[in-house]
Amino acid sequence: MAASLRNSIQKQMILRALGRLDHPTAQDILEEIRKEYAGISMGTVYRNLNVLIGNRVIARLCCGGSPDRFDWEINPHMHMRCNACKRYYNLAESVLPDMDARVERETGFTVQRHCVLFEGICPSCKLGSREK
Amino acid sequence: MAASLRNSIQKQMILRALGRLDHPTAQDILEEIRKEYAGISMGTVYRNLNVLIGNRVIARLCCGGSPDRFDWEINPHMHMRCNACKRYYNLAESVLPDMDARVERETGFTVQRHCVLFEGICPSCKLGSREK
DNA sequence: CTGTATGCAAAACTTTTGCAATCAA
DNA sequence: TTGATTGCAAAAGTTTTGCATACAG
Repeated sequence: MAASLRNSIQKQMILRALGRLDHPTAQDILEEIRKEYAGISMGTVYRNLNVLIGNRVIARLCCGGSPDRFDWEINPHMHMRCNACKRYYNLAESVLPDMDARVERETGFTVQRHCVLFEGICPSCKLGSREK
Repeated sequence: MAASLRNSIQKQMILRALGRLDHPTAQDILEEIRKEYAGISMGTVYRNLNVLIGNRVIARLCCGGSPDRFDWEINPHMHMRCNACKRYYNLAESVLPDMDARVERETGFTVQRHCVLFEGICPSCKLGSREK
């Protein structure tokens, strides 16, 4: 974490909430923290999330017309959304290891990053054992 | 196009603007149309875009904290954004043909769709010949 | 102390929607 | 004629920001 970052109670709580929750939205984080610290405001949540993203402590999950989600995992990886239970799963980059290289070879682009979201049905929902 | 769709002047203009522009936002489309038809409103643009998407005439381009973009191409394909000139390019699905199958095999998910955006530098910008 | 972070409220931005009027078939 | 579509304006939803105050280092 960069030197200029001050370790406020709110920032600590946001990081802990991110560890506890699964790909939460800013709203999810706010509600989680308010259970034990009612005074925190949405502005503070967003401001901290942006600072933490800038310092590569957490990551933003892109894609979709829905509110952004935030991710404890910062190593490059892909995402999968289950259309039944609506959960977001992390997908190891190793599932498609040569993706960028193949695109560079075929297109002549230099690839700096990618953002990949799969949608489908997760194994648990296929077994009918999980509710939203 | 579905039977219930009425062929309004505005809808025609939106489709033609989409053919002329390259992955435009709703705002881009509005401005383009207003050059020759000043009265069109943003509500009409969005309403028509949503109708056309529902009827699989056009597609919505996902990913990113920026406004949605709309795509004349409806066959499944991926996108590439050049971080220099900011253009969006279509990328044939055939560049990564077995993506879904590999993910299904490795994860046990059933994959229904995916949304893929690469970011990098396009060949023209690498040659230094293109400005934003 | 000092400057970063907070809470609050207002604003910015994108997208949707209610409604009366208009238009295509 | 009739129901789909329009323009307008207001609203909804997410995210950012200005400002005075509080707090961490």
